[in-house]
Amino acid sequence: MLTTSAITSTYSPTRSRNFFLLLLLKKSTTVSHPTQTHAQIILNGFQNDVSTVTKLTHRLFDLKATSYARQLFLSTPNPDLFLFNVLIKFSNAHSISLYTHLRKCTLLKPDNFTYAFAIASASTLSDEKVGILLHEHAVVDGDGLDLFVGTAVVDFYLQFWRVDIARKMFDKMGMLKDGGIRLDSTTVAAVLPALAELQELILGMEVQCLVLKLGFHSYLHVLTGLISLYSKCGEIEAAKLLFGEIGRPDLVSYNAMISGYTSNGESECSVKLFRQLLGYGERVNSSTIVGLIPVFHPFGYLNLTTCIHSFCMKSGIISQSSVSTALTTVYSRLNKINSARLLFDESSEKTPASWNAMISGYTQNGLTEAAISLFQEMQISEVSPNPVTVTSILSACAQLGALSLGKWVHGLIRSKNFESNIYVSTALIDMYAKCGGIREALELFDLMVGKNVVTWNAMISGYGLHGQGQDALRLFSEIHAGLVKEGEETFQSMIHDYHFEPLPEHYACMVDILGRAGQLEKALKFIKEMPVELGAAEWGALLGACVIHKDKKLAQVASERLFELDPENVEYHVLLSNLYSAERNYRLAASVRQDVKRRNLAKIPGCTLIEIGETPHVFTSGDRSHPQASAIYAVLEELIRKMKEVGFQTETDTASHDVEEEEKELMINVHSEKLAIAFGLIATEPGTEIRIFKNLRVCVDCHTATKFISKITERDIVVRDANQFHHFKDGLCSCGDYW
DNA sequence: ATAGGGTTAG
Repeated sequence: MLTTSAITSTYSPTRSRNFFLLLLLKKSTTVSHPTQTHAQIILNGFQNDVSTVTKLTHRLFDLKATSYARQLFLSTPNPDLFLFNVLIKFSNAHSISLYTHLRKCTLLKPDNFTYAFAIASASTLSDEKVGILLHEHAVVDGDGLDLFVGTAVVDFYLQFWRVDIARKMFDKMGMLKDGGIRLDSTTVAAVLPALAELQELILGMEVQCLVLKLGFHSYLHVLTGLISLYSKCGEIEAAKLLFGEIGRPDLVSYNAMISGYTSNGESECSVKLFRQLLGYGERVNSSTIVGLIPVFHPFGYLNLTTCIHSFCMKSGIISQSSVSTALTTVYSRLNKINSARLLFDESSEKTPASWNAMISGYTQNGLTEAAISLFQEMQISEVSPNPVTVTSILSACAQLGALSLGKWVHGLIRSKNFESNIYVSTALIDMYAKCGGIREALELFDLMVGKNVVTWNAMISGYGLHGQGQDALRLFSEIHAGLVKEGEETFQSMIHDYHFEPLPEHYACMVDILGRAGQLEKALKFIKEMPVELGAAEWGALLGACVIHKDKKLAQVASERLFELDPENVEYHVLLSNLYSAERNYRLAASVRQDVKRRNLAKIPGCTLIEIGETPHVFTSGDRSHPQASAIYAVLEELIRKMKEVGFQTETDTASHDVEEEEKELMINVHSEKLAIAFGLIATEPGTEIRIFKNLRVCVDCHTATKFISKITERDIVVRDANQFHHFKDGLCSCGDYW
């Protein structure tokens, strides 16, 4: 081991000698050692070497030999900035006066270390005024964004509870984390994707200024990153300008620009650039193809797709899963689900994304069963479902009303911890709402932390679907279920406050609102005064209202218009016929039905589904095919007897000479929903909620009957019909008899 | 440095 004497024995002030002294300093643990070393320094003639003295001072402070250190400082003839910094760092009470001395009595210029140490002292001394002043000095000197200074500043502001300022400083620093002016082009390029992701346009522009100042503008990586950033912020012109500045763009910058054009709706430019790239004989990669995708949506360039497809085959990049996945997506967006499936089947390596593209292709095209069966296939494969997969499957469940599968998927989500994913939880809420579980939907909604517009929409429409307009309005101040005043106000404010010209659907909404509230005359007046062409939607809304409020005269006016506007639609005939039946005017009802027959309008047969456990049971009107048919009919007969006792009247009660009508009336008692409910009563425990699904709009008689059944059997009954949900409880329905 | 599969409503 080296000793001091070993060094002094050969006197020669060289660099290496100095190095040994410093090493000794570093190793010294008590004050006596550095004092000895100090003596050696003087002996060796290093007392005027400021760098050595600074290190010694630092060491002395470390060893708490404060006064010794200060003496050393004072005895140094020309202290430099480093030495000053060390002193400022360690002498809290005197730091500020040292700083002042530095500024006023020397030619030295404070640097980022000076500010950092001085501001830290201001924190220790709890001197708010001085701290702010020092911060200002730092900013003026251009050290405001330095990482060292910034950290001290954040600390300082936090001590005075100025969280807002601290936060701002912190964010600013975060952007330039790698140390302000010491940034290099690699660092800048690395910051860009994050900024692009956050669409931080302003910060992006600041970065560009910085880049120009630092002379990085010739770096291809930085320029490419900026192109992408501007594109993502919708500033396609700025991106174009930068792209033009590149002399010879490489594949990556081409890709950035192509995808930039694509995502900004300039598909023609995008395709043009793509062709140009091909013309240069440049090898295209998967990013190029992927970046082109939204070009096909929603315009549907099938020709271009097949061209690109064959190009990918020829060049061999079709074997890359990202490429074939991209093409699968394109094909399913173009409704070419078979082409999509072919690609999927032929792809050698199936990634989770490949499966997801195919499954979501099916759900988005309404092919829910195909989606579910592919999902089951996926589970046998070695690829396991991810959040994207379950999101698509939940959407399929929602479309199908498949509650049991939906619940199973919910279990899967829990076990895989996908619950925090916003897509997943939104799809879950939607699934429950659409499958009749409005309570479960609300529970999930309430617990959810980061909701977005889609989440809210799913919940709003869920409420609307369940006839709970009040709840929807309370939560979201939206137009719903018969809340005329709010509806009118919103409508007026849309026109006058927002200068938005109402579209036909808005007029239809207003007609619906007025109609639901029974203000039929007002609705008609509204229709007549509308400045837009009257469509089937408006008249349909009015007719619906007429049926509920039993206004025959207005119904005739509305239906005549509807028969003209939409002659193929049988729904309006059914509505009118229902209205006549409800008024016991069987002659008119029959004539409407005959009219339907004469015109050969197709009627969709009604059917109702009920799930017991996981088994679905489907009933049609008068259906006797069910194994338990006799029991079902017995229960139904008994029910109707009890219902009559408490005042239920079917249309069969009224004598009628119309034979056809008699047949019809007999049929009413065996409508598919009644059969399904009767079966539900047999197949489930007393008190259990019964949930059924009807493919058409529920008829008046069944609606009334279900109200009675809910009361007599003390069961909650949920009916999902073609339009909405009906919650029957205790003899009442959530729709308020309006549907 | 560039890129892909997902939720609502209409």
